[in-house]
Amino acid sequence: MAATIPDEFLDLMAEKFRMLADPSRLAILRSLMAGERSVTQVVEETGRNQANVSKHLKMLAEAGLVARRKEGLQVFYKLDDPLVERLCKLVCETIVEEAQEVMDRQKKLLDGWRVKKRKE
Amino acid sequence: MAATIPDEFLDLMAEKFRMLADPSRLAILRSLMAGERSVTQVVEETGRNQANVSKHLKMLAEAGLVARRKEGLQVFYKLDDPLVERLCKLVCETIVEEAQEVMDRQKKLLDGWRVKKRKE
DNA sequence: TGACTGGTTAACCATACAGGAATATACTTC
DNA sequence: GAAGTATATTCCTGTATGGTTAACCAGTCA
Repeated sequence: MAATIPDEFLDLMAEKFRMLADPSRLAILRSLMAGERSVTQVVEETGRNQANVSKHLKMLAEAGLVARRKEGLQVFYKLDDPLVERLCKLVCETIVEEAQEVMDRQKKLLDGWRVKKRKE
Repeated sequence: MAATIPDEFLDLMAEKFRMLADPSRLAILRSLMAGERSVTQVVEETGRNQANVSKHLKMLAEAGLVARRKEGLQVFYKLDDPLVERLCKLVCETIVEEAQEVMDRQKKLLDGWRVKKRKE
């Protein structure tokens, strides 16, 4: 049995999760999963506008999920929290499983309907 | 290399994370990690007020993270998503590690200061 | 039926925050 | 230093949501 989570952790945990609770930020993180990227590159890969990406990157940096490096005019960001990929992977897998279950259920329904139809 | 996350997943993933992005909900889930609980029990264990707990439980149920069972006057909830515990555990561990690092750093600073002090 | 208990919902307020547009900053180059 | 490029910030608006209180069910029991 896992030791119970201490009260003081709840806020910290919530904040980590909050960072991942937005599709745009997830898109940004996905882009960074492939490696270090300049802001412009992230903008291109995510299709979000620049101000937006910049703001989200700032949040992520402040939360310690990404690291910032400036080089001339450009600013490069990269993942800086091993947790991110693991969390995303886990959730991603679950979504696939859930989708699979839904499809299985639908398939069964459909098959049942076909059988019934044939009997008529 | 993990297959890249499809666009259609981002919203679903964000929603999962959003459910975990609130300290009250985490407290509720923590309470349910010990087993099935009535609303009143959850209220007692979390210290949140009843209306509040009820609303959060509803959200969690709609998101499929908990299951609801009614028995007479009482309503019992229990975890219904194997993901929850794993995600919480992961995040929890990271927080511990981060706290450890901070403490190590502080200890080093303090030791350095002590040495300096002694030399004076 | 009426009182009581456990849960839910509604109405409200305050806050956070995502997105867009415009502006500002930082650095490079000419 | 003027112009240009890559980022950051500010201002604004709409929306979501957390918390609280009070009202509202739904069962139980007398």
